[in-house]
Amino acid sequence: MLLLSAARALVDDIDSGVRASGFTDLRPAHGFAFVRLSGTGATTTELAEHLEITKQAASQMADELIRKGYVERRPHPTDARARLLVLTEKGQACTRAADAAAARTLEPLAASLTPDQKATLRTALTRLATPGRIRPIW
Amino acid sequence: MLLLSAARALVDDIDSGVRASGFTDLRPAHGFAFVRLSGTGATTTELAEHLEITKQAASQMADELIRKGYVERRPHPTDARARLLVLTEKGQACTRAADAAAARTLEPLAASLTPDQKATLRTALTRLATPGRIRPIW
DNA sequence: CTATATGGTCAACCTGCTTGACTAAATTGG
DNA sequence: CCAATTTAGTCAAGCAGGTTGACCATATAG
Repeated sequence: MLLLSAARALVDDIDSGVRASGFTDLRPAHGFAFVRLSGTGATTTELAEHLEITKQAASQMADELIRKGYVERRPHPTDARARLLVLTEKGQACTRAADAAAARTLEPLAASLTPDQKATLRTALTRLATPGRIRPIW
Repeated sequence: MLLLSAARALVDDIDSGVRASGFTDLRPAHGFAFVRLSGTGATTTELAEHLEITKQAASQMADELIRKGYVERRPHPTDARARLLVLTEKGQACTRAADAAAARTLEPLAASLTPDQKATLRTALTRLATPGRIRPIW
């Protein structure tokens, strides 16, 4: 219960932080997409796998993010069928805002823990976590 | 990230545990409803508040759970307008299965931690958590 | 004992997702 | 090198789970 509630609180904080930074047309779900797109970008199919939704739904979400200016489609360097989805400057600014909001929420906790306690926390969560599976489904 | 992934993993484990126990017609979302209904039950409006959805949506979900045999509607003892939603025996069996699945996932972790480490974990999560807000929204 | 607030329902609709059928490009294997 | 298959993506239709808005019946307040 505590685990679920803490996760929810973190997502809520990030969401309201992002909104307070002026990105009011995004939902938390978009953040999970940004996680995959940041860096070198991803194809529609890769995004779909990351979000565990169909590629049609991923494509639709990409269209929305493009329309809102967070993402752009580029030709794929090696595959003429595929196109690469990458974050625009606005998209990157948004992820920075999200990171800042997360840090703001976690900082007081981090400051109150000894290095040992942090390690305990990190280890415990790591043992439960399934790498890459961030987005809840239900 | 670790926190979100761990929460997701726990929900996944509970869901598959519940399904493996024969309750194949439920989604994790129903579990969040069961949390509120277990014990003395709740009215539709209370359920709606707990899930942070409209009372129409909560009523629809209650109908579904009644149709599937997990919940029943009883007259409210003090308010003739309201009706009390309570878990049937099947609903209670399902929550027991969910608790067992959660325990199964958490047990190896618990066994590997000293009491001090458990306290650290509990305190850290408690500091982040917003009481009662379990269900993520996005 | 009227006026207002609250619990619940009905109906219409919207959004994000799914399934299914399809095209174009890439890959595989004779 | 070319036919067969796989893979990236799109189009279209439909569905599930939610929303808003209007409404009735009962409860509560002045």
